[in-house]
Amino acid sequence: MAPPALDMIMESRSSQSFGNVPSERRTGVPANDGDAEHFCSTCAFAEACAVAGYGATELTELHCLVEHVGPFEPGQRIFRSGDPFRALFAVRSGMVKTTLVDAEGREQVLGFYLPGEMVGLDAIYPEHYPCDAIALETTLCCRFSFPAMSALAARQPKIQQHLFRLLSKELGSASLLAGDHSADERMAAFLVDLGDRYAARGLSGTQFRLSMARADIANYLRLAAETVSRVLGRFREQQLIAIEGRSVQLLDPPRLRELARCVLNA
Amino acid sequence: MAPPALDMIMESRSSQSFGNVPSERRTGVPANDGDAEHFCSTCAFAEACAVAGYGATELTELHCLVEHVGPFEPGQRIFRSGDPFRALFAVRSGMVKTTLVDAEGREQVLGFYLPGEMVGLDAIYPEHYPCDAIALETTLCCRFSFPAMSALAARQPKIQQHLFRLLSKELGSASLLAGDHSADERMAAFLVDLGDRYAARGLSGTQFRLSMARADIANYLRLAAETVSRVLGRFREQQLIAIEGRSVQLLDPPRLRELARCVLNA
DNA sequence: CCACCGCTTTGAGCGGGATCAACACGTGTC
DNA sequence: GACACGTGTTGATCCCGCTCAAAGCGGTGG
Repeated sequence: MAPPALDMIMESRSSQSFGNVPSERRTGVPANDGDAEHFCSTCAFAEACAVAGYGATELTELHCLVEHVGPFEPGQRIFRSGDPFRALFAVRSGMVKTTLVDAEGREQVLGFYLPGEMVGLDAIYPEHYPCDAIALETTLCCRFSFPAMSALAARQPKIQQHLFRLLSKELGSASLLAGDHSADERMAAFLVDLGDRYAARGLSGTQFRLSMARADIANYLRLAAETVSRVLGRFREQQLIAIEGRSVQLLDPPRLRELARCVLNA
Repeated sequence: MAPPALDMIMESRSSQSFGNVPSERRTGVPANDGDAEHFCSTCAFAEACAVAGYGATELTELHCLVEHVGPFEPGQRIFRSGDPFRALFAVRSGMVKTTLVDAEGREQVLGFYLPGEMVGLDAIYPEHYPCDAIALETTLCCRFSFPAMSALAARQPKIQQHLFRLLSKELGSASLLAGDHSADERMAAFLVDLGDRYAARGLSGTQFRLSMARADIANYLRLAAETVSRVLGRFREQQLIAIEGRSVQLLDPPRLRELARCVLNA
């Protein structure tokens, strides 16, 4: 399928040379885990597709503006703070963290992104990525050209709606971290939230891998690494979790959820 | 005043009944502090209008989906947590805080909204307002029906773009609060940020009124009210600010900004 | 006038989590 | 094997900001 539609989608604005890329470059990639009818099942847009009951036309258009990028190796950056904003990235596999480096050079972890989640939404306004996106494991991504995305959104209300929802959703989750909570509450919330997000993608919500270092968890939760270690140790003593290295199992989700209540029920 | 045009817009989604609205219907409304050429100058969409160089047509369409609401008296709610999401609200005058009540019944202040700023963006995803919006002073708002807004956005790329930007902007500012910073840094950042936002609307960025109670500031900054009081006292001693009751003047913006650096330069 | 109420300020003591330091463990390198 | 290095755990101490308590301060209404 040669997508002449793409040229239209791209619109004039500042037309990138995207349309000149040989179509084999994109459509012929066997890595696509789907055809025109079955788009990447774990993708951040899977829901939009399903809900909207897209026909082949719309899916094709989505296919056209998506580009598979990666693999990125651990520590490698998908984008850097200050880079001009051109695209959103959906994690396909692996895990990504976003970090901010403040004036003093200290790193601040803003978030972790699981397969199916969208990175880069906070770059739309400033038109530059405000943070670094760093792979924590070998990571594959889908790259959505934002100009193309916007243009498609204008023609497809469902897509526009979905973008609004993605943005608004991230707004909501940003306020979770904001509250002042005890180390135990934060950690419980972190584990439960991670589990829920894995579960939402069809994976186990009680047994998963913490791809990030303890220091990253600590930084994200605004705790010291030592505190993270101690809290996890305490949780293990209390039979709340089983943890060995970076593999964790939630043994008592109800109690964890209870602990996390005042953080998550925000 | 709810223009009858609203009804048509509301269900337009696909149908474009916009063009059928008699133009007299819209341009003749005296309550709007602007005409078809000069839309509310402090409005959250003022920028969009200016940048886009809208003609009468687009402004007229915006006029149609806006409804002036209020005044809301201090303590009164513009919307409540759990209410179904139907509209965004732009503050016209006064001030609004948004708060979350957690499971334990404790209030959490999420943000303060000045004239020209948009409230309710975090409600798009859940389709219910996740928080209460409470007037801190006598407050006037513009109500933007969200379905109408979306429909318009689909037809006006500039509007869509502006909505994306508003959402993304709030995402960025949400991460400011997230860091772990000292009480002094947080307070300095709070004052500087407020000043900048006033300045952005053409008001003084160094002399303004803190419409909210100390307890609200404390809650927002995740500090105790006593700490807020002490820090403000210290700032006064150090000639950083002059403060009397709820009137504050920033005496040494550079030093304040320096203090706030690691919070704001996020 | 005083009483009352909400808001703010000030003081004294305490505790959660940070900090500093040492150690344990696994992995890769020479 | 010896060593360095990154990562994670554990212990001892300290300090910032919270908590509790009380008093100052405008307003408002009797």
